[in-house]
Amino acid sequence: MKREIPKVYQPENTEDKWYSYWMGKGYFHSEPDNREPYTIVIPPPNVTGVLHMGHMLNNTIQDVLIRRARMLGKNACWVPGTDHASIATEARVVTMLREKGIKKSDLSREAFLKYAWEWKEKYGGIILEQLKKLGASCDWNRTRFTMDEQYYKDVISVFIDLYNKGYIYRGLRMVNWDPVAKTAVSDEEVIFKESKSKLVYVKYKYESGDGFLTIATVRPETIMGDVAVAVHPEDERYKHLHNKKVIVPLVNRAVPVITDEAIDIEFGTGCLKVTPAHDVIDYEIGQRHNLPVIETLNEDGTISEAGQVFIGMERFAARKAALKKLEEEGLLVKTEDYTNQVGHSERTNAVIEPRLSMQWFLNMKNISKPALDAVLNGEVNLIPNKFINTYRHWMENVKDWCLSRQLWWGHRIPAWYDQTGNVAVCQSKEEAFKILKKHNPDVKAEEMIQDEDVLDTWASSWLWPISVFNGISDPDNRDINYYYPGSDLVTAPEILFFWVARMIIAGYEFRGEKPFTNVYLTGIVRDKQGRKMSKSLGNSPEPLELIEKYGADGVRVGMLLCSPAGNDLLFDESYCEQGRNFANKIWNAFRLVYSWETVDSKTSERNQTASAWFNERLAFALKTINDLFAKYRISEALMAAYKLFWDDFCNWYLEMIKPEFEDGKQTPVDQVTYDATIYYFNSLLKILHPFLPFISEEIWQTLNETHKGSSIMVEPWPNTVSKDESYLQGFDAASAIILQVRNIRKQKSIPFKVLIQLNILRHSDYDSRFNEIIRKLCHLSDLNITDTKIESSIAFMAGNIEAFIPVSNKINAEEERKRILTEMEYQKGFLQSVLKKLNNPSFMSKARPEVIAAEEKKKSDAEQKITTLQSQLENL
RNA sequence: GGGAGCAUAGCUCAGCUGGUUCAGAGCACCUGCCUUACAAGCAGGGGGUCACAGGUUCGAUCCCUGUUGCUCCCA
Repeated sequence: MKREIPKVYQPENTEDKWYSYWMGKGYFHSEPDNREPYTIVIPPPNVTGVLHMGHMLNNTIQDVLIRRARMLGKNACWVPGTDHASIATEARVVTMLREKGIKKSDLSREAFLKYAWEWKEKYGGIILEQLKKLGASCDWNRTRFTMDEQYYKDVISVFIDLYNKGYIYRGLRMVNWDPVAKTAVSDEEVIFKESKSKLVYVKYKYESGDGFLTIATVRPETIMGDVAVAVHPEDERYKHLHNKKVIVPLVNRAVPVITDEAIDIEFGTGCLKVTPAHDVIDYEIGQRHNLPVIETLNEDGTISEAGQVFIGMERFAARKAALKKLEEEGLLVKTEDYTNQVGHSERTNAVIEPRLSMQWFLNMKNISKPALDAVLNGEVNLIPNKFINTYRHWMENVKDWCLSRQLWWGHRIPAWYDQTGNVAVCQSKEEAFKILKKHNPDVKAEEMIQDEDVLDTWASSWLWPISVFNGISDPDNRDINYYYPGSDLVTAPEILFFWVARMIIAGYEFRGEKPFTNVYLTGIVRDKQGRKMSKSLGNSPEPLELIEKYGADGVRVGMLLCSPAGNDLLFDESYCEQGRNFANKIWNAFRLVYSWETVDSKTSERNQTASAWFNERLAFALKTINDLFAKYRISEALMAAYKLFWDDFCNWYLEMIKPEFEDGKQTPVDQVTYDATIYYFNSLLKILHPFLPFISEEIWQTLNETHKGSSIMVEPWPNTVSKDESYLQGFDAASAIILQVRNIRKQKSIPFKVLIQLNILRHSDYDSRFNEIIRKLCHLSDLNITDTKIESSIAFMAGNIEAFIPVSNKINAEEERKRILTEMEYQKGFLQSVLKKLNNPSFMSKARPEVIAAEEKKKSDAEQKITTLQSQLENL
């Protein structure tokens, strides 16, 4: 029995219903079988995260791809999960504990981790639950976490493997130190911000004799760590000071004046104070000149004992204090305002401190080679490919990867030390004992200590495409053999190096094969002013509220409408509104078709033509859409489907066949046309399903009651074939006529209700199968195909077809003349431009023959039209 | 400082190997319409020196050079 359909689509009545239906049916779950696999691993969101607009975009695209692959008959598997995000999570847990009055430093590692796991269990799944609201068809049975027991083991064994291969080393390095998180962060996690600083000019007195040289620095608080003053060897101003000594202020240390090519003569005074412990360049200079290193800062950014003055003072307070003291001592020459780029921690926003620290590194030189080649030779595609250059540049200049983080939450580095500092890298303490014993017979198990640090989070997520299928510890299992390598990876360009490049490296290193074939790089979601959306700016809409407001389908469409591949998208809610409106349009088309009664009568010529034409239109659009998908032009594929549904199906097809009303009652539709319409509607719903999964399911279920218990999401992707392409040209001619008639009605203020006549001059471009369609859509009393022109009528041209609308009352000759003259003007101008080419000897001799032929055709068409217009003018 | 990319309608973007698929789409805007699916709609319409200046060519939004403006990556 047909039910009452609400006038406006109500997503809240369908979304949860169908999501749980799909879950209950197990449609999202995949097991290896004989079909072709289609695998996507989700970029694991941070466990601390909540859904933001970037996730919405990213996961919508993945869901579109995976749903379509499923309909194409592939065994689609979308693996979801989260990563443990060491720094972010640890920071979150520390804050939570602080609120409870617990300090991390008062806890043992084990106790802290217990809290961290509790936190993860409680909040870590939120984002995955949110993805369900969006309609994400992930295989939830396969949900993984980067610190799952198995995954943890994989990360550790990979570390040991790389160590044994000689890729991993331990070294003193200048790292980007985050004094708040008390950990090193990678270069990629440092954000440079423009800051207003003071350039301070300070006197360094000569050790012997009167006089001083002046040094410009923005960091006077590091003066205590100075071990030399460097000048350029060619700098005439300072040649007399070579090999002399000067006195470092505040601590009165005598240090040498050295020469180094790296010094910028132009900057400041041309003298550089050398502080190897707290500046990367200075460290390098120090290495070249065998200078000592004096660390004057503690790990929390306060001045250390070695600083001698301001001990325990925070670095920025110390900067002020140093300035004051210099002034008091008469050593301050002047200060200047100065703008420079200051590094900040992405996680804590603390100003990054260059600091020397013992860290674990991965030598990237050799291991990254196959990953570079893979992208260059097209084994792995970057979409859009403009990122290849960026990728190559990075990979060719790749730097060693600092693997260790001074945190507890994460994979603890499997390295043990004895009292003398010998190290063993292996699975267990017992094993380590055996190894250490070889070097140090006196080693005592109880004095051995494990490295306190954990691994960088990327050192676990780079294994994601492999480890989610347990392909490290069980490299020949059924899942990994079937699902690996994946088809697509959808992620943001910001993590092309952090993550994508490293996954490709890991893929070749541990599987000997790429991890995925296509990398679709989405844009960054920005607000209308082009600012990146972020919580701190408060410019990001709450995704779940958007879904509530516009429906998940509406939001999905909205996200895709504004996101061509690789371009940043300037998000605006109006896109979601457009998405919602589209869903409502689909809904109302459904209401119309659903309301039809059918009758077993002969199909009218009109409906037959309409149906035959739409079949061609559908087949053609499908080709286009499939092609756009193949090129990963998802937003264009959506737009093609949008126009197919809205323009071709609703505005043309349904209007052609829509039954009339008689005595206030809708006339029935013949069964053949009705069945064809349902077939078309079903095909359209399937095309739309990847984009709008919920509404397509809701309507499909109602239109196909015989399919009870199934779902559109497991229906095959449409494969409508062309039967007679000539209907497309026929439609072009017919629709041009219809448009012209509508125009004339408008110009002459003839309301649609008023019946008019139309005469079409016989022409080979005109397809008479469309007669009845024109009659209906133009609301004609008569349609005649004539062999002669009709006098006293409104004459017009649609393409090359001439047509006439006879009018009973006198036509406004002046108005008509104007209209015709305007058209003639245009045609003459056009003809002129064509003739200019044809009369140009160089063009005639140099242009390709087919180009000349095209111009000749243009010429004769234009001449034809001008003649016609001329005769119309005479007829007036 | 080094590298990459972009500049087309009010906005977001398409425009494959130079020539009517060459100036396009969606939204926004304007004008009519509450025409028994839909005003979250229907029907029409306006709007661009294709950043600027040169060059190559019979012909340039498209190729080359320079200028300006913007973005991103690396340091």
